[in-house]
Formats: sequence, C-alpha cells, structure tokens
Amino acid sequence: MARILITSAIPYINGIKHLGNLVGSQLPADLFARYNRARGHEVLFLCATDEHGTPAELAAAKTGEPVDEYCARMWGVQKELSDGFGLSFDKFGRSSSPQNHALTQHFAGKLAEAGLIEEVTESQVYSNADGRFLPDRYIEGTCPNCGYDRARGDQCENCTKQLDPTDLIEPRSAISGSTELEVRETKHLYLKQRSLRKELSDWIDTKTDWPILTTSIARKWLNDGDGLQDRGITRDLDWGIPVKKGDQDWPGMEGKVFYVWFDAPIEYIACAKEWSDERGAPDAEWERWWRTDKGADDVRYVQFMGKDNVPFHTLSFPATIIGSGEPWKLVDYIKSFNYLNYDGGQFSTSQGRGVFMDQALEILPADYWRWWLLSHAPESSDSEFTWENFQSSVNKDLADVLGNFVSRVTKFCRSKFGEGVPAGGAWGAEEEALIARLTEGLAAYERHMEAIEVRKAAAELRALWVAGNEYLQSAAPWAAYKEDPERAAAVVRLALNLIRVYAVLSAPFIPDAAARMLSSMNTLDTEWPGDMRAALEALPAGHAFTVPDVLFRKISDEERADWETRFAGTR
RNA sequence: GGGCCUGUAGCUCAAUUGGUUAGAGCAGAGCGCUCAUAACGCUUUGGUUGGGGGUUCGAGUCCCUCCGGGCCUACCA
Repeated sequence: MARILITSAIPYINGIKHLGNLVGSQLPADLFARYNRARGHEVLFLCATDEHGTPAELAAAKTGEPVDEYCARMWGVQKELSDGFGLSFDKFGRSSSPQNHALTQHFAGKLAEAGLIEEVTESQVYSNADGRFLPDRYIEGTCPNCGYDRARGDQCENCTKQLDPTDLIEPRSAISGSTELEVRETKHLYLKQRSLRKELSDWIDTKTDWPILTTSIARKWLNDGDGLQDRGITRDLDWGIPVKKGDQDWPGMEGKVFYVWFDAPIEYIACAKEWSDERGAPDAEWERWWRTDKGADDVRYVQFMGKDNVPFHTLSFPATIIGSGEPWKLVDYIKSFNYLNYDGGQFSTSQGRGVFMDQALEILPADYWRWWLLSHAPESSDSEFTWENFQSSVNKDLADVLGNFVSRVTKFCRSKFGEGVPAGGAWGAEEEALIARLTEGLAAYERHMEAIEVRKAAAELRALWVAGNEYLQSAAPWAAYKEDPERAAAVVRLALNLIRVYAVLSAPFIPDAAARMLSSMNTLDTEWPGDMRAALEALPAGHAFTVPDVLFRKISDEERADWETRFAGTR
C-alpha cells in the first residue's frame, strides 16, 4: 500500500469559480484521489481557499463586509460547491488559518536564518484617498505610447506595451479614481531565489517524466533573461499574515503582511495540520505526510494546477522549502493543465460568460459535468466547451452506453427472473472472451490513471462500458431465454455483476451514479476487480437487487438551446 | 519584442518518442437486434497530418521558413 499526498491549487476566495478553474486543478485531483483510495492506497487529499491580497479586500469592501467575515462567508460558499461536485478533500482549509499564520512565519524565520531574506527599500505608488499602496494593476492612466486612456500600471491593454506606473500620464487609482497619488518609499522582504537557482535547476532536470508544459515553464523562469529573480514576499496591506520571524517581531516590518504567493503554498502544509488539529490528533499525524524525518520519505506527493500556477509551484514554493534547510517533503509530480475555453472565447467572470460552479449544479447533477470535463480535460492544449459537444457526449456516453446498459440488464432480469440474481447455467466461450477483454481494458485503464492521463483513462473506461453492450448483443439472453432459460440466467447473472464492477471502476469519474448503481445492486462490496473472473461472481445467485431509476436522463435540444442563450454572457 | 505550447477526418482527440497501409469516439450512410433511456451491435464513407522547403533507407514525429490559434513575460491571483 502506497501513501499518496495530493494537493489541488487553492482557489482564490474572491467569487465563484467557473468550470475552467474546476477542470484545471480540483476535479482531476479528485479523480486521482478517488482512484488511489479505490486501489487501497492511503491518500491525503488537501485543498483550501486562498484568502489574502488586494482583490479580497476590494471584494469585501464592495459588499460592505469586514474582510475576515467576507472570507469566512465565501469559504462556506466554496465549500458547499466543492461538496456539490463531490470533491473528496480530506480537508478543505483556509490560508488565513492560525496554522498557516504560524507556519508561514516559521518559514520566513528559517529563511532569514539561512541568509536567504534581503530587506529592500523601494518606491511604490500610494493613494491617499484609498489609504493604501496600489499594486501596479490598480493604477490607471493614459498610455505614453499610444494614448489609450485606460492603460494599467503594468501594461497597456491597447498597445500591449509594458509599463511602469510612473510612466502613466495623469495616473489615477483604479479603485476610487482618485488622482491624489504619491510615490512613497517602503521596505520589503525579498526571497533570494537567485542563490537557489542552481539547486532548483538541477532538481527540475531530474523531473524527466513531468508534463512538458510544467518543465518548459519552469525552465523559462530559470533561464530567461538574467535568470531566476529574487522575489518580494511582503506587501503593505492590512489583510494577511503579519510579517514575523518565527514568533519574533521583525523590526522595520511592522504593519506589513506576507505576499499571498508566499503564504498560499505553505497552506498546503498548514492545511494538513488543520486536518489533524480539528480531530485533536497529535502533530505526528500530519507530519508523517510532510516531514521526511518523520515518516514522509515514502510519500508520493502529486500537485494539480492550471498552467498559470506552474512557476510558483516549480520554483518559488520549492525555494521556500529547500531554503528552510528543514526536511519538508518536496513535490514528486506536477500535473498541469491548459485552459478550458467557452464556446469560441474565454470564460469571463466580469461578463458572466460561461458556466460557473453554482449555475452548473442548478441545471444538472455533478456527474454530468465531471464526466464531460474530465473526458475533455485540457491536457495537451487548450480545449473548448460547447453545448453541442456537451450534449452529445453526455447523452451518448452516460445515458446510452452506461445508463442504458444498467437499465436493459436489470429490467430484462426483472421481467424474466425477478429482482434477484438468477441461478443456473454456465459460462462458455463468450464469457471467456469478455473476461479477457475486460482484464486487458482494465490494465490499460490502470496504466492511464497511474500516469494521470485523464482523457485516455476516460476513453478506456468508456470502452469497458461498450464491451458490456457488445457482450449482451452477442450473448443475446432474450433469444436464449426462449430455448434455454438456464443459459440466459448465466448471462444475466454475469451482466448484473458487471454493473457492480462498472460502479467500482467508474466511481472516480462519476461517484454519485456509481453509488446509485451499487445501491440498486444492493451491495457494499467496492473491491477493485483485480481478478475479473472472481469479480464477476461477487453477487451470488439469489442475491436481491432493485431496478434503479434512469441513471442519466438525456439533455434535450430545447434545454441545450436555452442554456446556450442563458450563459452567453452580459446577462 | 522575446520565449513556450499548439495546428491530424465535418467535430473532439490518438499515434508505443524516426519505423509497415495515420487510428478511436461523435456526426453521416447501410445492415442487424428487439432486453433497454427510439437505446444496443455490426459494417462503412471520410485525411496531400496548416502551406512550402530540407535531413533520412524511412517524417504526423527532426531542421528551416511562412500562416493560424493560445499562453507566459515576475506587483492580478
């Protein structure tokens, strides 16, 4: 039994995430977690909300709530939605937790002891009206290059020129519109990533099995231009983790907080402590997942994220861990994803374009979304959601191939033998062929799952469902029943058992439907079919079952047309 | 500007890393079945692998070039 630590990129607290965010990290991470649990491995699957930073403060100001209350409320919203999608986190934590405060400060202290922190005095734009320093993106003005009057302080969206906030003509706050801006000096801590460059580079070079998307982004940041740069890890904000050196004050850094990108990955670790603390367990409980000196040396740690997160997970966070000089677990495999587009464009939160997690669950059960998103995961390049594709895939795969299989088997059995597994008859050549086919397909499915080839795993699972229909067609129990009811009984007995096997194999993708299949088969046996022959005899003759309701109703053309309009944006 | 990824059947994607005749699913066509959610099964049409050039006994795969799509470029997270 292996031990597998899985983390999904932690979603920002600000607002409800869309399907593109979901398929880029949390959903495939859940698939992998469920699969490994089903294989009997010990899994710790962690996620959390990423709560600090300017956007959270502004979002809270907009609703009139104190930022801590806003975050607590939004954590609840996101938790409910992740439950709704069946995301099986062992702990869904918060980056604002006391555990993360302590651990983030601890890491900063260790990095300082190691001489990897530098204090830098720099100039930043301060807005008197807003009473805060403004990140470059929150300063607007006229572009000196093209004259566009809504250029941002980091870049002009019109002419794409890189800018410095002081380049802008008539700069103003993007928050309040105030032009009362001034440049103030402020002191910040920098993580000296440059001195860890060689170590990080060597480490990345050993990761020959990582997706090319992951390593190429890491190498670019390591080698581009002057190479890996030191990184500011503090900000002048109220909402965040106060800058401390361990539990000691940090002279000169009063009133400052750590930058979200410093504390957010540390929450992966702190979340494990949240998980054990809430059960009153000792620290050893979470440390055996994270400390290689306390049992984590045999843990395989896998991270899931969208490509925009890769630099922080391949370089910044490892720099924090390596730089601490302490034996923390480093990531073993990073699975990164491209973006999911929506019907010819991007998902857009501001324009309400595309399907968001809450809306998705309002119109269809989670399994529909899970299946489509995972079977179309943007692994090799950006992929695209269209309603037409969604409707046809889901109707065909889930309703026709899997759902109808369950339906035809259970209803045929009920009408000929009653609602119990029928006795009699024997297996012949067709059953042997099916067992061989399923055994072979299952091996491929396992290979793809272990390689985290999500789309390939989905295709193989579907092929296993198809094999059941092929078998029924050739064994034709409805024909056999007329001449040789015992033969029909043997076929139906196998087919009913196949429903249980499908439930077990499909559960990582479609957990709710899998649970209903097991429930209608009246069994709690979720044993992985390592021996397919034995697995197809798990439900013995005489075992009672019930005919389930339709597993997946089909999406009609009317619904599709309706949703197409509804989610087109700018409602 | 620089870098990276990507372009394969009408659509969504494969192709064991340079090796026989480029394969699946959906959609289309034909046939079969009648247990089933008008579901299932079988057969089948469909490709100058974005264009051009090169290396090689051999290129979807490697190199050059052009065209299209996307991402990143460090203070949004």
